[in-house]
Amino acid sequence: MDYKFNEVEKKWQQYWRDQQVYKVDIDHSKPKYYVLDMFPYPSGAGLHVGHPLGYIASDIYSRYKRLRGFNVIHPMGYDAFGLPAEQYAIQTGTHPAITTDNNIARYREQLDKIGFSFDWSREVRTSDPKYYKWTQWTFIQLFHHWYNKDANKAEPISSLIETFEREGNTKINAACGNVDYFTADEWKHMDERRRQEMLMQYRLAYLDDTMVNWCPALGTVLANDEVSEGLSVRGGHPVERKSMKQWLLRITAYSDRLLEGLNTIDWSESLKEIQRNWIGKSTGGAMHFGLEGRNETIEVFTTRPDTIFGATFMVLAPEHELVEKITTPEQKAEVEAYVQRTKNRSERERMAEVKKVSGAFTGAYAINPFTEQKIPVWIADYVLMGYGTGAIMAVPAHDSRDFAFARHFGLPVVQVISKPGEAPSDPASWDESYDSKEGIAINSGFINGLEVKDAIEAVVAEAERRGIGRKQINYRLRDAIFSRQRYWGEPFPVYYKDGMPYTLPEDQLPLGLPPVDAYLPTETGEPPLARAKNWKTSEGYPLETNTMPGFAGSSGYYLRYMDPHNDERYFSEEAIKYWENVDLYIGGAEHATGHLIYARFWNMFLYDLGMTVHSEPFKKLINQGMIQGRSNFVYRIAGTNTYVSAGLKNQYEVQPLHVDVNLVHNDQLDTEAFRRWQPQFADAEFILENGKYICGWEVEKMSKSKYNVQNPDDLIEKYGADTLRMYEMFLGPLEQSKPWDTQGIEGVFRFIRKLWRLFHDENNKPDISETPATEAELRVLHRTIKKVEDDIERFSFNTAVSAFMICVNELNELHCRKREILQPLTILVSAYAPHIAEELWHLLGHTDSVVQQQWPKYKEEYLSENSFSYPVSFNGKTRFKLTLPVDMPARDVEKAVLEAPETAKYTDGKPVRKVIVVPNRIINIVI
RNA sequence: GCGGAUGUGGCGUAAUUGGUAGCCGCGCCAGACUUAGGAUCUGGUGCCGAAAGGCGUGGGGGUUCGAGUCCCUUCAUCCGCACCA
Repeated sequence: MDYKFNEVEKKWQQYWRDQQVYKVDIDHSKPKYYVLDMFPYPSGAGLHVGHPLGYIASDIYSRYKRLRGFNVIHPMGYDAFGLPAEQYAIQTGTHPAITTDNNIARYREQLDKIGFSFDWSREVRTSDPKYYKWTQWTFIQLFHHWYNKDANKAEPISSLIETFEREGNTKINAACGNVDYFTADEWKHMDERRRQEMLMQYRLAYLDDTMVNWCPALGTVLANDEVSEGLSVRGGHPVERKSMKQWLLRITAYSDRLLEGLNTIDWSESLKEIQRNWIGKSTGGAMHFGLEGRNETIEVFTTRPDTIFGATFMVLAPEHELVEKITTPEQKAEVEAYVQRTKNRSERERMAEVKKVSGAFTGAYAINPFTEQKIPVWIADYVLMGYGTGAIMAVPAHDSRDFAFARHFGLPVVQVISKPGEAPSDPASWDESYDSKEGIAINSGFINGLEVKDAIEAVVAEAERRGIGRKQINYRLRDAIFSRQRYWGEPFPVYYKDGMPYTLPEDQLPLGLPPVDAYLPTETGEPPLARAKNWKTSEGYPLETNTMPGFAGSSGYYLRYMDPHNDERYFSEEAIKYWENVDLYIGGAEHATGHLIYARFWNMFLYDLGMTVHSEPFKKLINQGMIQGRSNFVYRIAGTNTYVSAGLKNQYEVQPLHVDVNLVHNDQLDTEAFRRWQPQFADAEFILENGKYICGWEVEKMSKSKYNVQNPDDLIEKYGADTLRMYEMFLGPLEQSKPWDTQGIEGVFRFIRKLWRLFHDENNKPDISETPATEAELRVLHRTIKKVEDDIERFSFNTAVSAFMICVNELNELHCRKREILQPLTILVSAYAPHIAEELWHLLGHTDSVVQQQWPKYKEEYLSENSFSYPVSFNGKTRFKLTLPVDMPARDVEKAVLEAPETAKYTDGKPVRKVIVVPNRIINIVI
């Protein structure tokens, strides 16, 4: 082997570590640039080739920015709290901290082998008390702040108390729970407990009874984004709804800012759209419907107040508090049965039956305030307690769900919107409702003839005038449940006095995680921390036994990287003023509705506190695509131990079986290795084609069970880290999902060795010429500088790799071994393949690191040509080429082409109608 | 159902502003070197055709001198959300 990549890579990794070349500090003489990778959870399985994809891209970009003169912060750390280590602890009794440390060591070893330019002196771990001190600290701040909607920011609870003392709470416009109004005098006469209960309704971190996603198998609650189709995302266990007292973060206070902020950041449109849908803002009206013979009203939320004249019945969620009160004795049995049935059904069953119409009549009637008509009140589970008011006015003519319900129970349907340009028709003849927001109001009293948009405004205005409704904005976003009944997480800095929670003084942080005898709930169902001895304050007050969820520690880690060892503050003012926020964040789209929304909220809250300098934490975000696996198959003839090659498999009845991709090369199976692989294949027989056994293949998720996992360590062993880095980039655009195909890696491997040979003679002896470069050689170099630079700037890493290949191929043809060319090329390559670049850099006679050089500047003069080979097309079809000077005026080009001998052949005697000349692009002759 | 993305050779892909479709690499074919090759080097390789030539960017239609790129329509695949009133 000419290039000994294994030795070389180890040598320079050691050198970079010893010289601390990637360590950065605040340096006001240079502009800063912050490149961040998503926080990994160190799982026991280690990395597969899909994991480092984003890290490689961000590493290339970091190195590039550094060469361009930026002071680049590029940190890495671990999201170290998490369920797998705790599950392992439950099974084996091993403390999760030990498992986590082992996994981290393994991760670090794998990461180091790839040659990343991380500043490891800034490493953080969420499970480190020095780190979670600040997670706990932020929780305390959230507890002591409320959201003032008038100021549109978080303010201290102390200011709220002052206002209560002065004038009660009637004038306060806060994001808060359901509060009764009180005067200053009433406040003063409340006891401590009552006051605390009141304040709790305002806090940004608050305790409340909520319906939660309870996962019995995991013994904990899960956030909405941790549940998918009624199963836990981690582990796939069933999840049920349960009412529990939980800590919540009032993220809904920030709904509008989270939505608006999206317009100011450079994220992919699809990701922003996912967040917009998750926040789910909808504008409409709140309307009160009176009940026949009762004083209560039913409040509904609707986005279509214009259809109120078509509201022919109402539907309450089965859990609605009015259900019990208004149900008539005759209907009681039926309603109770229905409510009971809804309660017992799991989330999963409920979702599976979305299309089934069900419901029960309460026997009560409401009055439509606009038609004055008596309309029946039903309950049905298609109305959700958790959205709006848990009650709707049903407009069957213009809402498909209401339509289905009306049809099923024989309720009246009245058309109140007519399609533009169409006459109203009898709804009895309809197959579906007319849901569109286009149309004209009909059968609707005073709004008849108005367009939908105007009708909405008119109805809302009228409702306001009559005091029965108002304009209303609703969000789908829910407050974030912040309690987990788990051990391996941050303890809450909270104790209880008379049943009310209080926060610990800040100087008592961090509140460390106590040892426990088992990582399970207690017999009475309390979380594992309840097992800890002496889990109380020095005064003897009991401490909170819940712990925080995974997103607590990952919501502010990018800030802590700026000043990771500060014991006095989360991060210093100097650090935040210099590093500001993340310029480039690379990671997976799977965090769209979790981490990426919580982190924005966390940052906005700290912004309100005056701690961060930008409201948004991540300026630009790129989602790397998934690397899928490429599985190989062998085809077993049914009932035998004979395997038929893929090309012949249609002649037999076969079962495809996954085969380990490591036994296959270029889809050709190593049959001997296959026999040795598993005992059942020891005496396998093969039916070959052309003397080979060819495997089938398919693109699937990379997973152990499919035998298609590619481990970076193995590939580095075989090809080196530089080849792995370049190949991962060469695979395709960063944002696209693509299958991992090991065959292609050979091409990049060849490139690396071709590059090496450019600096060496036939005997692998360094051979660098000091002769000045020719113009042709300079053209190759400068074209490459420009291309690679442009490509990195637009994150097109794959095309830059191809530019390097073209460059090396061309220099090879020119037999160029000149320093004037090779030296700048080495710097270009160093962003992608740092190890070979560092080796070549030293081979060129330097004693400093290639990491600290300057990106070469391309010269325009070597990019322009003096002639251009025009493609000449006839009616759009290219027929021949004509080389002309680049500065020839279009008029002369036209003349030249018409005189060209080939032209006559293609005009075939027909008259030329028009000649289009685009200078230095194309000539098109129209005949 | 709603929202988003993607469809280009046998495969991964390229074409940055509407201007030569297929760069680069894999694979494949042929040749050279070689004891051997899953090494290296050279040449070829979109499809049909002996060639001339024709066809060709999921399908259909349109705008244009000119469309992978713009517009309309349709199909397929993937992802996200999903009774959100």
